[in-house]
Amino acid sequence: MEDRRKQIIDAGLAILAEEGLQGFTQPRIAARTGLRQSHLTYYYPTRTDLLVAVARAATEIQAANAQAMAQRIVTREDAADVIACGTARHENTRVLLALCEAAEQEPDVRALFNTLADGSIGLLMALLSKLGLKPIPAHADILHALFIGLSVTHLATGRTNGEARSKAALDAVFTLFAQKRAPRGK
Amino acid sequence: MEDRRKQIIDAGLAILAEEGLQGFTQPRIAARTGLRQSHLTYYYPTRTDLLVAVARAATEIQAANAQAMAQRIVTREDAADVIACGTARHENTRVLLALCEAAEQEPDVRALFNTLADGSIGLLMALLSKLGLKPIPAHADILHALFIGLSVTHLATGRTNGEARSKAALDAVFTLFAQKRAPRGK
DNA sequence: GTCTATAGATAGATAGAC
DNA sequence: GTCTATCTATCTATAGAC
Repeated sequence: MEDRRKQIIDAGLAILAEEGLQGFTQPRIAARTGLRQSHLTYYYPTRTDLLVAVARAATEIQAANAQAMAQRIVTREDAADVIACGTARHENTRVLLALCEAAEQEPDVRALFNTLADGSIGLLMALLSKLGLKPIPAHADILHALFIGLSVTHLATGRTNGEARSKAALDAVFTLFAQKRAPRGK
Repeated sequence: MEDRRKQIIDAGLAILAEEGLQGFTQPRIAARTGLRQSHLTYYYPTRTDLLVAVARAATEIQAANAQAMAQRIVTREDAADVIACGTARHENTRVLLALCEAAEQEPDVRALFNTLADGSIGLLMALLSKLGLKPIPAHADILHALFIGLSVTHLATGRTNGEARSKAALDAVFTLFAQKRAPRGK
């Protein structure tokens, strides 16, 4: 049944979101699906097979999230708010980190990660245009790296004011981007 | 012998740098030290004990690296170069990622990570001053997050031009920081 | 105090039953 | 095609030898 595969992938996604790549084991994913580990290997013979399949689903979700975020932004004031909110989604950050680690070991996952990164940067370029800012590639790279860096820092430090600090940093960046076009005094 | 402990910690650091937290197991660290796993547990009874000890050493090294980087930067032109070079040190990035993951699970590691982050941001504030830029906290946060984001992206994507892209992004940021003070037309 | 043998738990993969 | 019993490898922890 094709439905089984979806159940397994969903369980794998949940594990990544809750525990990261550390918790990504066949027994745990099988248990969450209500299957035996030896049954799981029928659908995905090796751990790598399963990991690549889950990574594919994960990158699709991450791309959809990025798209949704971009659509929620309409003004320059929105931007920092919406993106800072994104950096506070720890489940999302754990998946992102898991993808990074897996990308280093699995070429297939690396390819998926690259596609995701390129797509995200493309979205950011479009966003800069939408906000009336020059769509400079380096600026899109800045926003992309900033999103990852702020998300990871927030997750690792466990700061209670993590989102506020993310927002302050993003606000400062968008202010700088805007100043370049229209340098009005203070 | 106190020397044994140092050997063990060094082996743990090497594992983190080469394989990340995934490879951080007692048998592998013991093998690298030339010890038996059951002997390793004499010095560090549990895996967590060992992890915290290695994390402590790792954060000290990361802090020293940051300090060394800051000292190498004297002009605004140096900054992007030196920092971009730092983002290309994958062994360093793997340790950083391992610390992030461990920080979420171990409160002691989280405390170490926070100290490291605060110290790094302090160094960045001093750097901004040194370069004749206003030392704004949000700007230091931007550089900190950017370093992490660019490092991780470079590691995960495996881009051949990763360092160049890091440099381009950092150059753009420092240009923006400088423009704020002295907005000269193009 | 230093080190080892061994046990207990968990992960991954395979052959084969239905 | 669907599912399970089982084997091997690996990891962590403990009791105890020297």
